[in-house]
Amino acid sequence: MNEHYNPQTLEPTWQTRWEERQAYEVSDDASSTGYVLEMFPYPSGAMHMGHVRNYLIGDVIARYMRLQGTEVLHPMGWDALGLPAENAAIKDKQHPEKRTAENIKSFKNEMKRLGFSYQWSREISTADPNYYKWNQWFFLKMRERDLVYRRKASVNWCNDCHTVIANEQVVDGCCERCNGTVIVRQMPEWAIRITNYAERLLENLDQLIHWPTEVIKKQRNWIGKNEGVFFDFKVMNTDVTLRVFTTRPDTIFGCSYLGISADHPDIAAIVTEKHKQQTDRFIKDQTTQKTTRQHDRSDIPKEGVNTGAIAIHPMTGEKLPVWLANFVVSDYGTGAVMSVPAHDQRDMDFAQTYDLPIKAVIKPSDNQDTDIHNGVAFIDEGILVDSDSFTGLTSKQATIAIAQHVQKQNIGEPAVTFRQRDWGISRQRYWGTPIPIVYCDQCDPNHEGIAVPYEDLPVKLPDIDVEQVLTGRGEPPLAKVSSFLNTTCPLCKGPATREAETMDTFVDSAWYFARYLDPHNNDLPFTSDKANQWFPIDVYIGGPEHSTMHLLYCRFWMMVMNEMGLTTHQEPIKTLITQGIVNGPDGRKMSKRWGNVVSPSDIIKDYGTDAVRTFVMFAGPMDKDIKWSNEQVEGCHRFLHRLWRLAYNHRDSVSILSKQSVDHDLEIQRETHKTLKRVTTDFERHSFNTIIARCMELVNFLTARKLTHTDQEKNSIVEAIQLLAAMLFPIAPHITSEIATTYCSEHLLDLGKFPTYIQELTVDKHVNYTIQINGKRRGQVTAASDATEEDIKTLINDMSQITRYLEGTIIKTIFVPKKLINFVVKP
RNA sequence: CCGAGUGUGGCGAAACAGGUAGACGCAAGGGACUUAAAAUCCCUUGGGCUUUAUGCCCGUGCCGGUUCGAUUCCGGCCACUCGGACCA
Repeated sequence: MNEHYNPQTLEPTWQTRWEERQAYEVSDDASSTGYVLEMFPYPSGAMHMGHVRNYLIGDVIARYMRLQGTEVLHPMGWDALGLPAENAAIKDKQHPEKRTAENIKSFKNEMKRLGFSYQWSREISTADPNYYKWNQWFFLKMRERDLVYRRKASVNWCNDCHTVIANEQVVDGCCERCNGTVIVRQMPEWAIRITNYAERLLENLDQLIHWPTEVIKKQRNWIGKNEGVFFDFKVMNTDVTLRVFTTRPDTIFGCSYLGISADHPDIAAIVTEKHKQQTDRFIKDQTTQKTTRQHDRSDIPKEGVNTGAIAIHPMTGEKLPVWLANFVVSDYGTGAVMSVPAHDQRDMDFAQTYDLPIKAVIKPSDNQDTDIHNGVAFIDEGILVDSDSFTGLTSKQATIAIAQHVQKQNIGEPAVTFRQRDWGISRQRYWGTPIPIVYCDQCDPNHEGIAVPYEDLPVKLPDIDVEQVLTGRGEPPLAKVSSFLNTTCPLCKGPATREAETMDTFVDSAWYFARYLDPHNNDLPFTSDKANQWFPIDVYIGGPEHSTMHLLYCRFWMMVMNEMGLTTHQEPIKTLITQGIVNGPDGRKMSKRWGNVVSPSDIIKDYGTDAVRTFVMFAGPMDKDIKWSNEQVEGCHRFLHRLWRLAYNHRDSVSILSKQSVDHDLEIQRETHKTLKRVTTDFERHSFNTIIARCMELVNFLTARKLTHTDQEKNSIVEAIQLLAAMLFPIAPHITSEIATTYCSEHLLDLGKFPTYIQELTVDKHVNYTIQINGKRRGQVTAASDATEEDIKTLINDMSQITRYLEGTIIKTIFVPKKLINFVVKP
């Protein structure tokens, strides 16, 4: 090895060497296998530190697992389709394919310079027709299973641009682009029945014991299971029965009106002639208003209008008015609620505004007064009053009793609802997977959609004139490409048109982890053999912002693949790691706006990859946000320097390895093995920052030690440096590989096994006992590690600074072996 | 409003099963080497008190509880961060 540590020449040399010998390829028939995956990137302009941290965590884990003799699948690919590329294309009139290809190239170069150990032979890109072909295949397979269907969905529609726009593009109820009026419109779209799996997605969460509890809680919340009761209210003088959902059937006797959403399907059938004009106006207001207030909806004043319809209370036969109400949403429950003003604040506010009756039917179990007469609903559980035969029951008892009653009398039924909605996947975009459907007026007059035959897949994105097609307004881009749009019907061979909308890119990422297993398969997305060999993913790393959408879609897709017989697993991910953000040196989020963006390539130029890698892992626990600090990077660089110098200074001692049976210097060997033990457990619990701290301690110890240059010393120092190289290899692979060429007889990777510590060497013969009196530390004493309580007491007898506290009665003594002794003294 | 998370020196942080709070690093101060600087190495570094000691008091957002002992467990508050939001 060279006298001077020079990462700029050393690191590329090793990177080339690894690439040439294909150091990270795995075979499909390995006996011990692992799968480490980082969420694949959307290849935008330049890689930032957040990416670096994400991939680095995966790389460190993958390298550690390999050192343990596991064949690790560690692939990388590109989430290349999507909105940002299309928006960029609209802006600078360049085809998204071209830009995406350039970005992928630059990302890949940066990844190589960072020394990530990927199997590039398995690289995938979702923009590749050979990839999105399988999106289309899954789409059709799921449609056959009735998991894909056509529905009407509310969208924001700009009347002037004649286009669907996203929520973020609606500003004060107007189109961000043209300032035209935005209305809510019902449009047909393709959707996936993920809600069929809501129950199982929820249940399986219990199995995911290696997921952050935070994510589990978020998913549980997102799925939002609610148990309650449906009540059926007959509407007088009509055939309509309004079904409502409630989680509080115990309050049914306090119901004084019904509220229904402005787009409830039964409105036309129940509104009386007299009220028609005002309900029509209200409905029209609601459709425009909905878009204007995206946030803080709870602040919107309660508004509504009477429909004139009269509903019959299913339990009492009372006549109740039916109101349209702006606080009732159509896509949860049944879109209709039984309003109990005394026990629900929204119902109360509404009842006060429109002077509707308020009837208390629950009283607090401690008989306290309520503020119902002051307009404050009593929403807690309690004891039923004025509730017919249920009076006197507790809320819990009544909930069960009423549910049973309802079922027996056939006036409703117990019900479970979920907050989670089905997954709408249609997008009015170009840069996505074409939906493999054609419409034929002859064979399919209702335009339910005819599947493109499997042998015709993939339906490829057509090449386009960017300026003409990607305008960001009007119909979906593909509808403007006649060569794409016009086709023949697979059934009658007559003229037909293709579906012009594309798929949500969350489809691409819902199953990509499975394609890595078999990326070149032309007959199937992957074979079940390979799935069973590699699944589940051992460790998956990504940002916590994907806690719900992406990670729910993945889990859902895996369940479907399981039902299709593609895999025996139901859950794709064993361990999930959510990494924190890398903020700028000022503590704010890195952003051009603040001018605090630190570019990985600049830092690598100054300090080398290993220093960057060491800093990012050292800065804090991986799930917490960290702040970029040039000073700390420099500190890490200094540490690597010290390590290098230590190895260089002792390089001649390596010859000791050729001598037979040389003893060890016990002090050095103990320190080394104690470090190794802690580092091993720290790797297992993914505590990378403390691994580096431990190694720093050992390097400091070895550097500070005054040497006499005995064979024993040399022997132990050589061992320490060998083990340091192995311990730090996953984090700083370049410098340690170089050190290993001098210190290990063979290359470090070929050792194949992470070193194991010698247990006896990690146990100290003497330890420090803390001496406490009444829980306060009063001193310490060194004693044999197997000392008894009596031994310690004997030692303390000679210590005047301790015994002076022991005057009085010793009530109790607590003795913790190897740690402390505590006297409880009463003066 | 609801939900989740976080809160420890000047700063990033450690303390793994309730047992010496502040490991490791940064910054700062002092010193060595040097004509000088850089680099490197050594020492000090939570706050306070005095009798300068193997000393004492305080200290992990705040208040309380459990315990011989609490950064750690429990209850209540405060602050910040991130999600969700009229979910019946």
